[in-house]
Amino acid sequence: MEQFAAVAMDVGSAYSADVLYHYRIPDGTSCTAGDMVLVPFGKANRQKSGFVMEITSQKPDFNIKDILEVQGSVLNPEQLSLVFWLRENTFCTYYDAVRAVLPSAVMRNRTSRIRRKALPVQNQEILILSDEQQKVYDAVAPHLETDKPECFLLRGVTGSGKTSVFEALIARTLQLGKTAILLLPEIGLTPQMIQRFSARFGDAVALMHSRLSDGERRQAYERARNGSARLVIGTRSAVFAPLPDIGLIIMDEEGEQSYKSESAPRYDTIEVAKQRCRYHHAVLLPASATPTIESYYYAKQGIYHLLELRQRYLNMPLPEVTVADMRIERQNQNMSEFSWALQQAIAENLENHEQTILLLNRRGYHTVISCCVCNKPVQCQHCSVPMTWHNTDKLLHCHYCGYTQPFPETCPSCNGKKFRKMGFGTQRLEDELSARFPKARILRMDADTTARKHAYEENFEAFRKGEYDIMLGTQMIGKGLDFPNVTLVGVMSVDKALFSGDFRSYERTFSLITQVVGRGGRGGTAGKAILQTFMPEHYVFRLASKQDYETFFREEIAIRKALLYPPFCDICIIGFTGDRQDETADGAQKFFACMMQVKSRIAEKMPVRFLGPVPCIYGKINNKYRYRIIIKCKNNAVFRQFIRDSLEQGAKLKEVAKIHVYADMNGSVGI
DNA sequence: ACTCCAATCCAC
DNA sequence: TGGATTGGAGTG
Repeated sequence: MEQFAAVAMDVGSAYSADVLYHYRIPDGTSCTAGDMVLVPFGKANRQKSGFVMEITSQKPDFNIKDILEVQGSVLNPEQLSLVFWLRENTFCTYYDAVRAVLPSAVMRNRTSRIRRKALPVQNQEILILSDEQQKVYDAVAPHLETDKPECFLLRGVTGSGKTSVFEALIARTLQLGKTAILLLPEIGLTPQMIQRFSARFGDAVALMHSRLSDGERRQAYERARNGSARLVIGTRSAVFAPLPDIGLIIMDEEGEQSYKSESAPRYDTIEVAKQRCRYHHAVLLPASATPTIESYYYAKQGIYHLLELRQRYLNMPLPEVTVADMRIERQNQNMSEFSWALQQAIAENLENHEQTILLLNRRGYHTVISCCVCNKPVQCQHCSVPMTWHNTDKLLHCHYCGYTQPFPETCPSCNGKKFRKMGFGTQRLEDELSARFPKARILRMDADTTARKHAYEENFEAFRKGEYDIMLGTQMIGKGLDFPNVTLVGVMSVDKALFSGDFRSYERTFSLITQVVGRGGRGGTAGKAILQTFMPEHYVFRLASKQDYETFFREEIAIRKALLYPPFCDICIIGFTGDRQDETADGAQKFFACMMQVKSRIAEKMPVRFLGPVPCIYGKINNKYRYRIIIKCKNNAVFRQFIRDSLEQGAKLKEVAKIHVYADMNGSVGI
C-alpha cells in the first residue's frame, strides 16, 4: 500500500501556509512520524528539510512529490504530541514548535561526540529535614509512584529551606528509576543551588540554559535523551528536556516573568510542564514564597494540592519591616531619596560591621532628561521611550533597544538649550551612598555590572564573604545566594512598579518586596527592613510590610473578580508590529474587521470582550510601530480555533501582509 | 517567509 | 525593447 508523509515545513510566520505538506514515501524507503526528511519544496523544487508529523495511506488529492531522503528520526512520540499541543495552544507554526522542542544543533543534524566532565558524587550523609519539611515530603513522595498526574503548590516563606525538600524529592524520584526536571528562573543567580545538586547527584545532572554554546546544548540534550543524565536543571527551555520516564518537575519561583516566552512559540512554562506531567503521569511542584494569584486560587479550589512551609531555617524570624512615609519626609524638608530612618539604620549597620542590601529597581544615573523650555523628555531615536543617563560612560542609553547617544546640545523638538536631569537610578544611588558614607564598601548589582559571564556569582560571593558593606541593585539582588550577615534591607521606592499597565503589577511588586526582605536576617541576627513609599496606605505596601500573603491574596482576588481578570477569564493579546505607523494601524484595523467576520461565522456563543486595536503603551520599540487588541476570553478549543482561523484568514489580506501579527495567551499586558 | 512570475515602468 | 522593479499568489 502506498504511504504518504505529512510534513511540517518552515514557512516563516505565514499562518495561511502553515499546513502539513504531503509527500509520497518511495517504495523500499522506511519513513515514520518524527523523521527529519529532505523534500523538494515550492515551484523551483528547492531542497529543504522538514519534519514528518504523520504517516497516512490515504492519497491526498493534489500532485504529489516524492521524499528525497530520510535524514533520521529526531522527534519521539512525546515530542510529536508536544509540537501539536504547542501549535494549538500558543498559536505558533509547526516549525516554531519543532524549534522549541529540538535544540538548533539537532535541527541542523550535526552529530557531536559526548564529552563529559566527571562530577564528584557526595557520599549520601543523610539529608535531615525539619518536621515541616518532612511533612511536605511525605505528602508528595507517595504520588511519585502512582499513575496519576498531580500538581502540588508549595508556598514556602523565604529561607524556609525549600531546596532541601526539592533535594529529598529528587533523590526519591531517581531512586524509583524515574527522572526529574528542576526549573529555575535564571541560572546565573542560583550558583549555590546548582553546586548543591551537582554535588549530590554528580554525573546524573545536566544543565540546560540559554548561555550554553551549541555544542554544550547538544551534549546536554543528548545526555537527557539517552538516559545518562537523569536530573535536568535549567531555565525555561529546559522544560522540553527529552528525558524518558519523568517522575517530577519542580518550578522554583513560579510566576517569575522569565517563565513566559515572549517570542514564538509564546508558551508559559507551567502549562508545558503540566502537559508533560499528564503524559508521564508525573508530579508537578511549583514553589514560591508568593505564588501567582492564579496558582493560589487553583490550590484553594482543590485543583492543586496546597503545601506550606511557614517556618524559616533554624526558626529565624523574618526581618521586622517598618514603612517610611516619604510624604512626611518631604514635609520635614528631607528632599533626598533616603528617609531619616534608613540613613540612621545604614549608619548603625556600618558601625556594627553588619551588611545592608538596598533595592532600587532602575538602572542608570538619571532616568529622565527633559527640556526646560518644552518639558519634553529626550527619547530614543528608535523607540518611544525616554533615555537614561549613564554616568559610567557619559552617554544616554535606551533600555529597550540598547541605542546610546551623547547628551544632546539642543532639544530635538524646540531647540531649547537647557535640560532638567531627573530620576534616580542605581548609579546615582551608588554615588550618593558613597558621599554620605565615605568609608562604606559598596557593591552595585545591575545589568550593567553583571554583563560579564560569572559576574553574578563572583560579586555575590564577594559580598557574602564580607568584602562589601552595602550591596545595592535592581531586582536581581532579590534572588541569589544566602547572605548570613545581612541585617538591614532597604527598599528605596518601588511605587512606579505598581503602574506598569499590567494587571499583574501588584502581585509582582508584592513578590519583589517579599523576596528582597527575605534576604535579611538569615544568620544569627534578626534583621530589619525599611520600605520607603509615597503611598503607605496602598494595600500592596501595607501587606508587604506585614509579609501577609494571605490577606494580599484576598484583596487581589476580589479585584480580579470585580474587574474580570485571570483566573476569572483568560487574556489573549493580538499584537501587530510594522515599519510604518499608518500601515501598522491600518493592518491592525483590517485584521480586526476580519476577526469580526470570522466570529460571526462561528455557531457557538463565545464569551469575549475586545479592546482595541490601540497603540501599545510604548508605541515604537526598535523602529517597529506596535498596536494590539486585548481580548478577555475563555481559553478553550472553540476560542483557540477562532484565533487560528482569524490568523489564517487575516494573513491573506494585503494590508495585513505588510505587517507582523501574533497572538499571545495569558502573557504580559504591560508596555 | 520566501520565491516565482507576470505586469508595469522607464531609459534609450 | 530589455532590464529593473513591484504586486500578488502559492508552497503538497
